[in-house]
Amino acid sequence: MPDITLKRLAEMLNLSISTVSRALKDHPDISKETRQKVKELAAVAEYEPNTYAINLRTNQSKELAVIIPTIANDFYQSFISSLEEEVRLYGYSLMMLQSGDDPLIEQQNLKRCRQGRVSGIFISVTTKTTDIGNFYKQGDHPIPIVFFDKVPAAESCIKICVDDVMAAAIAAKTLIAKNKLNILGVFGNEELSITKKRLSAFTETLRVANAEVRLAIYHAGSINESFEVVMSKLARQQPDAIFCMSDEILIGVMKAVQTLQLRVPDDVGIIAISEGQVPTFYYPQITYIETSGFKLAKSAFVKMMACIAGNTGTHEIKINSTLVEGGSL
Amino acid sequence: MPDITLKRLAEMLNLSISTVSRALKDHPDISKETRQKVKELAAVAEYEPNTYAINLRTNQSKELAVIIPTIANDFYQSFISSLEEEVRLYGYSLMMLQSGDDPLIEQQNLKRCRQGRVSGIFISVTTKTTDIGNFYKQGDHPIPIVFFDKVPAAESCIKICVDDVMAAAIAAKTLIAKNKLNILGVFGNEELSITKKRLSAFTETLRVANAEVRLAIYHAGSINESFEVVMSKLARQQPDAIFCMSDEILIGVMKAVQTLQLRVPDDVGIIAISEGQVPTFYYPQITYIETSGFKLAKSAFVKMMACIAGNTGTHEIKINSTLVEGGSL
DNA sequence: GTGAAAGCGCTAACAA
DNA sequence: TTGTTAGCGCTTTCAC
Repeated sequence: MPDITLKRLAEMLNLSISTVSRALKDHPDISKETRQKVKELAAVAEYEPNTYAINLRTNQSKELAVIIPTIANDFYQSFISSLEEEVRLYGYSLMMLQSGDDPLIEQQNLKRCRQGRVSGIFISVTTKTTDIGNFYKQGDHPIPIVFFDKVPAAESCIKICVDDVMAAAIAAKTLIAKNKLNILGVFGNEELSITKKRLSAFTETLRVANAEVRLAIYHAGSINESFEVVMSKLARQQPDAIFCMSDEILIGVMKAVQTLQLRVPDDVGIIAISEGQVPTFYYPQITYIETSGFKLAKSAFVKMMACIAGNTGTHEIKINSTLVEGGSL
Repeated sequence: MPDITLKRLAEMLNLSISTVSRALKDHPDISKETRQKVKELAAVAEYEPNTYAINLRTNQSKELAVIIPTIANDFYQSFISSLEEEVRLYGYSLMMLQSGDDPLIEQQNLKRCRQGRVSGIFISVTTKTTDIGNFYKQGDHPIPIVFFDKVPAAESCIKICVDDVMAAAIAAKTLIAKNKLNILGVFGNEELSITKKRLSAFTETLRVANAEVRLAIYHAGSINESFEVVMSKLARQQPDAIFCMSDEILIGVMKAVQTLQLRVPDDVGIIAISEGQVPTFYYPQITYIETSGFKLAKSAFVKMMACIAGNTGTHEIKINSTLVEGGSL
């Protein structure tokens, strides 16, 4: 049996293709009875409109794409999960592409999006992406791009990210409020802009709040490095609290805390900036400043819809973080 | 500037559309010089073939879809991550859809896939999906479906899943080999078929291997329930090892182990069936039987390519698990 | 070696 | 209220 098309339906009903087409979309021109008849047949014949034909004809699609370094990351996971939900609610579909943090693959993915004629692209760029000139192609209909999380420095693009300064500042203030004055701060790779932002906001906030505070800073690029930092520096430092810049670092720190048989929060307090999953893995649960992908996704989607509607507007959005109290401080 | 089409290129070169089309795909009929000229112009003009037109014309596409309950799960995350890589390497794109474990949304997603005329669907069904009759629609070109992980009971479908029996058996044998004879087994929701399979294989293997073994079984549907089980039953049971059926359960168990200040593996041994991420969050790392989505994804993709090529073949594939030694036993 | 023409399934302006 | 027609961008058969 061949696929059911408008033409087939029209033949079966002795109507023209356009009448069938209009009946199916409740065009007011078509009589009630005809509409009825057409819809009935379409239902029993299980007619499925051909999306390719529609997209070709109307020169637009209900497909969006998201490009991320890797999905194997709590933050992107929560972002994509929320985004997919939102996208589906609005009748769109979501194409998922990973760059593996490789600018070359990122470019290839961008090309695939263009060829696939997606209506919009959400992208968190690789750590090596500097120039975004070739993200946009000339033409009447440039594809709207919403940058999120890892965004380029360029001014002239739409970007949505976590307010790193705010998140780090909240962490610092919370530590001060709990009267923690001897702090070990474990941060990520020194080169990354996210590390720089969080580090400077953290130290600055501490400094302003209390001149007495003692702060030791270390960098760790992986769970294991973070583990090693605590294992090797804790004894000398004797901190009363440890600040973890990210989930990865938190995991390493907690591994060490357990190995050293330290009690949280009695022996040492813990606070982290986190997506929110990992802190619940411990007991007591870790106090954290949440940077969930959830809010980011909602905001990015709203922005995308605005872009598609031709309405650009604000160019940089920062998503607030909030403190989630656990029992670790 | 309008989008570049074959027609535009043809006009600019004073050639016919068909010549341009053929030149671009290295058709042997076309002379070398013409091919050269056409390709050069296409490159500088940044011609991007219109995928919708191609798909409409050829009645096929390079799009695949994956439907899962939720992406917020280590296993699906590793599955999708691997799948996307594979898919991309073969020039396909991957549409991602979540069902939220709701059969209704699952059906809607299936419909979207049909309308989107995807070339194939990977799906892990909801826990409530029983009938898969409406997964297939009549027609000349039914969309190939590869079921994975949570697969329907029906015989007549292609399914790929973890070998639950093998995984549980390995866990049991490992416990026996380490001379653990007083075991606490924490399993998931009793209703789920995965729980039933792992539970029966586990108990049966233990029984066969050593009649002396003492085994206490509990069920937990969440991290917290798993935590509670250990907190409330451990003292009475005094097990020398705990078996965790899944990552979720492992997390709860470890929370309790830490709360109770037990040393692993001295006070109690731990073994789990896991995707492989979570076991590295602890020190010593947890010994686990891996059920990573990685192998599953590769296998599912190969199967899909075979289906698309018209070659169906084997109908059920079980993916082996292997023991990954940590220091927790 | 190249071009003309038909047609994939659909929408929408224009006719009737 | 319904039908006719053109055409979206592409592939492919058949002429030349």
